[in-house]
Amino acid sequence: MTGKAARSPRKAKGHGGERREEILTAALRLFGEFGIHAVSTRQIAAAVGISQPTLYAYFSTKDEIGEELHNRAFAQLAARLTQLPRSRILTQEDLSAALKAYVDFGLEQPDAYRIAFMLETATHRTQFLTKPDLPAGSRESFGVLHQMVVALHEQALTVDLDPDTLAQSLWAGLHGLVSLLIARPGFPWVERQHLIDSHLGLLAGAVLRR
Amino acid sequence: MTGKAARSPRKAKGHGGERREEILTAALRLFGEFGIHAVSTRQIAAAVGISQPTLYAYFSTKDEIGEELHNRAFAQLAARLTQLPRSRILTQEDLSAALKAYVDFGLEQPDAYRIAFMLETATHRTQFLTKPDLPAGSRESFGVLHQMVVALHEQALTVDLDPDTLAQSLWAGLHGLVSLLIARPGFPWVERQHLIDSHLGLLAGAVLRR
Amino acid sequence: MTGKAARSPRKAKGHGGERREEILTAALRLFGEFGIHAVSTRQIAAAVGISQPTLYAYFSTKDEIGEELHNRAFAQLAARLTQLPRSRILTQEDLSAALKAYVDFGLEQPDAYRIAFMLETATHRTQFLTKPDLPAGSRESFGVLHQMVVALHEQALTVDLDPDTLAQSLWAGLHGLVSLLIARPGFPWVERQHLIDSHLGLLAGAVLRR
Amino acid sequence: MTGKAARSPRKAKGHGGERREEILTAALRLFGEFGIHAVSTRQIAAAVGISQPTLYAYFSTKDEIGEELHNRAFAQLAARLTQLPRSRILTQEDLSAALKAYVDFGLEQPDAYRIAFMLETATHRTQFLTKPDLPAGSRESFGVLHQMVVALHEQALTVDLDPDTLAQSLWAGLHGLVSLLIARPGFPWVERQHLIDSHLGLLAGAVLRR
DNA sequence: TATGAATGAGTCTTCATTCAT
DNA sequence: GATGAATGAAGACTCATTCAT
Repeated sequence: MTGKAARSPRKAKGHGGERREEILTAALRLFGEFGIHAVSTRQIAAAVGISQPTLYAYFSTKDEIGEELHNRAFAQLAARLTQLPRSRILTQEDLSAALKAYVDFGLEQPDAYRIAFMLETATHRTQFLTKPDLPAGSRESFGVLHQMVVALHEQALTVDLDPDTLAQSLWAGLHGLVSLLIARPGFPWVERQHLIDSHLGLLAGAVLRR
Repeated sequence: MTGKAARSPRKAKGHGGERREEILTAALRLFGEFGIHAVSTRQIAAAVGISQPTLYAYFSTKDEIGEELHNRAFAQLAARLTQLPRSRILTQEDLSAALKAYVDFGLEQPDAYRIAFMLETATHRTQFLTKPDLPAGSRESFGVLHQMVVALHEQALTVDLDPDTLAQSLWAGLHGLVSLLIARPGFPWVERQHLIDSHLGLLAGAVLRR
Repeated sequence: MTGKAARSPRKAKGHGGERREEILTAALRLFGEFGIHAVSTRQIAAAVGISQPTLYAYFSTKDEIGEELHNRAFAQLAARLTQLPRSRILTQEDLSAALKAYVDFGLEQPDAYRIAFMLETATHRTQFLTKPDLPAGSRESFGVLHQMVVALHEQALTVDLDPDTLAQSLWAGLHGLVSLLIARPGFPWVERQHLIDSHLGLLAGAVLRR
Repeated sequence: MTGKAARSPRKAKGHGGERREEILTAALRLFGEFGIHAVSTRQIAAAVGISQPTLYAYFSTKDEIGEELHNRAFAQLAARLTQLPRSRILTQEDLSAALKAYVDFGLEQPDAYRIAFMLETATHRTQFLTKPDLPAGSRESFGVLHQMVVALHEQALTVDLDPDTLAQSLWAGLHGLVSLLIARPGFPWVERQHLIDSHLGLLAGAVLRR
């Protein structure tokens, strides 16, 4: 008890959660477009076509919207990677497909990727003191890559480096491409698909034993 | 003599430029620590030991401070890369040294790197409509890498891909590592130097013809 | 006993009046605990186990709940004083018993006493302009004391002062003790019952002719 | 550190504190008239003729205004009682003068008295858990009465009751009169000065040995 | 040059209340 | 009779910025 009368429970489910989804959709777009800090609850409400207070029937805080979006983004990426068809015995092609899936996700859903991996909020120093670094979905996403690398490593299909390092290096390679393409659309990139294919080819080539 | 005890020490005025530097230094630290949006002009002023309005004698806007920092960060990185000793005829080792320098810069000056490459502000969609994408320093930094790759390409020391693509791929690889290490210090990374060395080795190995 | 688990159990509806009572009971407790201003209709509704709008089926306004509670508190006190057994010909002991009953009421039902006599609301200047000062129950409560004093005065059992003044002075003495004990539970009071007994003894001694 | 950048210091002293005084004066009147909870910072600002944010240059919180007023009220009362001329060897008349001073203070400065002794804020249950009951000034005010009673007790000038109890009983008697007169101006009181004189006479008579 | 003082616009959030169902 | 959903108005508070001095 904090010394105030107990709060009444929030989070009603309007029409089976449709409103909630509308809010999340609008917020995702706005956060992605302007950055979380630059978007006000008024703007979100207006984008959904509801009043500001109505927002608070579905989320008890602006941050809560951000968190939900954050979690969902991770969950989507994890799902995408997890649901990939894969050979019974993992092959190098399976890994390549996963790398491609990661990049595709980021570029198809840049707002979600931004919220998941590129937002200031969840990443500033002070917060490390109180919050765990990444939500479950995050480790899960990375986990898929990691497990694949381990599996290939066990088949001696990777270069001669410990799989943990390889996996982290791969992740860095993927994240670098996605985040730059998202954040710097105006940069004079070479043809995008060519860049992606080449980059993924180089990453795979660097990590996999030929 | 103002005689006021318990007042931030009024630093010697010196020539106007010094004050400006102090402001930038304080702002860089604060922006890096709390995020640009979470830092107020009041905090900056307080950190420097001046009044809020005095800030406006040096910068006409809070954003202007951010932009200056942004530009400087790029300039620093560019300088670092430009001033690297290099063989008369560019070698693969020269490129490797540049890659290392890039990463070192990012990790030694995470605040600057953040402001240059990872900040929400100044990189969001709407702004692309009105502003050019990257300041001069940016293209310059990338330019160094690019020129190196071109030079090596001309010596047939790179793999068989157009040098533009190779350079951009390299940049992505570098940025991915630096930005993740900065943004996710809590992640269970393998030993940092080992990760860096391995990652750079893989990147170089992927791009350079052996 | 609202059975706090998760959701308050929807009590059997019964006849409309019961609901109303439940609301009043819950509101009295909450108002007493947190202060009228700090309690929202949502909290009251939640405490009763009904929805916020349902409140408005029983009371057309939050203030109306407060007023009803206010009136009831007075009525209770009046009833307590009125129902006191008393000698056919009023004695000094009858008055003493009434004084004790007043204090007992206040300390046994501090929430009710608060609402009746100590609440900011309904007692502030502006409201005196439009509203009569005290509800019927109020004058009635005081009336009992007043009548007693008058009766004793007629028997020449009081000190030599007009009975109106004596009665009002007595009331002040009672209210002062009750309100301080309620409002300042943390004050280093002497043993409570001793304080009460002594105080009432002094009041009676001051007013009654020996 | 709460995870936000340090706050810059507030509480500037406008024109040697004049503004601050204006704010306190306006707030005292408004709080007294409508109750603390019913007064908004906007209203206070408007009453002073300044903007809402300007308020925050002098007080960092609405509550802080209330606390300052609270403390001042106690300090005033304490000063009033302390500065009373008194015989070298305390007499019964000295006590009577103090009783009168207490009542006079309350009736001359009803807003201050309200804030000191009658406000909901500082007196609700939950707060007892975290806050000490009364500020220093409070015990000090009561302390003057208490010391007087003790002094008279030592001269055997009081009735036969322990002085702590006598002092608390006296306080209750005083507070009851003042608070009722303040809170119930519409009640059909007998002539005010007569009531006061009689009440104080009765209190003194009850407590002092004749 | 520097600042004390001030502010309009805006932040998130909570409230009592209403209405269609 | 009851409610899920919604809202206008208001709450305290913070911001970047200006201006007279």
